[in-house]
Amino acid sequence: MLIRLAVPTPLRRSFDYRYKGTAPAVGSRVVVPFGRQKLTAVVLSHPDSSQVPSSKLKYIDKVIDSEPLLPSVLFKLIRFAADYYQHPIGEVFANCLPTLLNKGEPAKLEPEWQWSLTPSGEDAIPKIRSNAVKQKQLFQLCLEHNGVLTEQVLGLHDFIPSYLKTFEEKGWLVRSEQKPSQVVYEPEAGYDTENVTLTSEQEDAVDSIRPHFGSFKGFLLDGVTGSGKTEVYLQLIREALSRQQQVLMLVPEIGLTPQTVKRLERRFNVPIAMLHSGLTDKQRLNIWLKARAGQISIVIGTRSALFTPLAKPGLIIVDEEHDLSYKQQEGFRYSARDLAIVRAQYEQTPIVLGSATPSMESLHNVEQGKLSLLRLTKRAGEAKPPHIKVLDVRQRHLNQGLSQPLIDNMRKHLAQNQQCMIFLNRRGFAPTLICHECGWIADCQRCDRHMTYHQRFKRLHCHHCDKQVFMPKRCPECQSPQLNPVGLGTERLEEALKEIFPDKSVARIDRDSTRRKDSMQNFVEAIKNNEIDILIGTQMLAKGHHFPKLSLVGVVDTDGCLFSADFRATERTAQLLTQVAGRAGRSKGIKGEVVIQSHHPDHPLLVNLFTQDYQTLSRNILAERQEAQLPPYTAMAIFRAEANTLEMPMTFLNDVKQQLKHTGLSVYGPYPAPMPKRAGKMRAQLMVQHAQRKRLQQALSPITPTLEQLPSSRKVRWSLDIDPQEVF
DNA sequence: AGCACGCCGACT
DNA sequence: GTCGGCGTGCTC
Repeated sequence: MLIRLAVPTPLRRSFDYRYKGTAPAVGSRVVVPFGRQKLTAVVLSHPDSSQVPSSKLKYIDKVIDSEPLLPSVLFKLIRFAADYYQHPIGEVFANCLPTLLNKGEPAKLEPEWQWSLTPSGEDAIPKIRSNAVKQKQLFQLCLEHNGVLTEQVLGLHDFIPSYLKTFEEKGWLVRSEQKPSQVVYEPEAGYDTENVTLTSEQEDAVDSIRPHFGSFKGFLLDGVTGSGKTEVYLQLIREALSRQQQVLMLVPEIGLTPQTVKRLERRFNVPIAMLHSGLTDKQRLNIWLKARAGQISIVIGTRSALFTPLAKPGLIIVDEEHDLSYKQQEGFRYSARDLAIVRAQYEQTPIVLGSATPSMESLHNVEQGKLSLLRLTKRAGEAKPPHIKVLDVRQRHLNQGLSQPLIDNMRKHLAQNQQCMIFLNRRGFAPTLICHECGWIADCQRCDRHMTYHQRFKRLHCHHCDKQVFMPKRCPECQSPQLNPVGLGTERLEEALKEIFPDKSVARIDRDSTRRKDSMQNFVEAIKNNEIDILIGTQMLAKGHHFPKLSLVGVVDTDGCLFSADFRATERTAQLLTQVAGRAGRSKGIKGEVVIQSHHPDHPLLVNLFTQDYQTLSRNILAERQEAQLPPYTAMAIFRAEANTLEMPMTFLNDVKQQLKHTGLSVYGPYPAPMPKRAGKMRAQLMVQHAQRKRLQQALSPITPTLEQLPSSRKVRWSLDIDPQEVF
């Protein structure tokens, strides 16, 4: 009576246990003694025999789930992911399940309540005192919903639970359990009837995908900013809903906005769940269980939402598929976009990857015939593509990074009552602080980087390890009081723009200014209400938002992006600049304009990006990658290790390199990471490549589990990154 | 990762 | 005399 379990531990193996009585189902949870602890584990299989001597096999404590916790497809996906990313199976399961399920909470939905109006409640309505505003509101709400208040209805209003209790005690409302029901989608008056006219391109895209519902097929929806990708998604969602199926939609971390959900709610009269970081564990579990039971029709969320179980999946959408946030950058380093394709295969549903600036991986998949390309080349409505020019700022006077032509251009647009956006991907006041007398520079003690000066908080902040210190009054080396900020950040740009345009309202939108809850939302509304003339933004502002009055985008400093060690830098910069440029002129009538300041106006990236387009540029990048035998034409993996000194990581990675001999893989390194010191740790890496993904996988999988036995492994923290996105 | 065992330094 | 520092070893 043996079972093989995924135990939440960083060890790259499964563990066998014995049980008495009926066999716990594959995919259900059990509690087991593990060392001196009790852990919740997931049943992987029922092996006939074990490598472990039976004297060492322990008995399980108890079975939590009487049936499998996960739909078999999701179970299979998680096992595939653990295999593919060579990550400990127990940790992978723990990563994919809601916290409360990992803690052994039963997988049972809490009953949901509803309150119905009683006859005596009806009698009481006219007798309510006129100053009892809240009571009146509650009755009003009740009448609006045919006398039944569900938790969902109440949740939409800021009702006060005590009123419900009072009403219950007075016998005006009676509480009963809501019967959970499968959602039946019916297009209904007030919903789904928005008068939408699709462009012919949008229509073609929808028509190409529609025949593939009910089976697997992958699509890349390559649509320029403003071309109406979202409307295509909505049409496809309706198709899935009318087949009575569920939709899973993944969005980037910062793209998940209440507006997106509102748009879905306006369109479809179905239960929608948004998975975001602000949810409590309880809420998360509830959504998980309801989605599994088919009681939620649309699940929208970031990376981890991919692992939401669905009773009747019909469609998967990955919006802004090129976005970096789909790749988890620590621990279980999976790509939600890549796994979404695998999931769609397992679920037999179509999958749509959408982007204005597709990743090289997806374009390569199009070349290989693994994805079908659908293009939206025209902006929807009357919006015209913006005019883009690169401004040579060599030898020009710069006022806090701003050239006179850019300032003049801003004046012109502002005079026409339009908005301008200045893009600078660097937070803080200045990237460094320097002593004017002795040349001392404010370096982070724990990283190989300078500290950024934030004037507002009078502090130095390391953006890599988050260390913050008060700004010194005097140079720590020579005691001089002359400490000068060097370089340009958004804070300083804000100060400069307020000085240049004293009668205009300037708003800075970056991670520092939007830290408080709802502040991003408030900014977005203020911009739409024309309360802001000039926006200063980091990459937070680069995507998703549609500001009709924004007609000029200025990019202050791209030069840093043009010369980077990472082979993906070109792709990233091209994507970022295209996305930023896409913010300009998204409404009718006004021609959008984009001005990119550069000290390298002849840089091929800039020249190509704006004399041609992203499509041509990406073709060039792909050709270069093929030439250089880099991803996506080869498969790559990186072993990373860190410790207090550089010596131990290097020793460990050299040992790994020994193990990789005669595997046929190309091995580069080990070498210190491009930024060796970070958060007080010294880091090194070892790069592995092979032309075939499968061969890389086959070569690594027998080796990785043995690495934890290497003596040198115990003196470092190490990880394996399959398909790394950042070669840093 | 946890958790315990184990063998040396500064405290009531 | 003991509390606690973190090195080492193990988890079916």
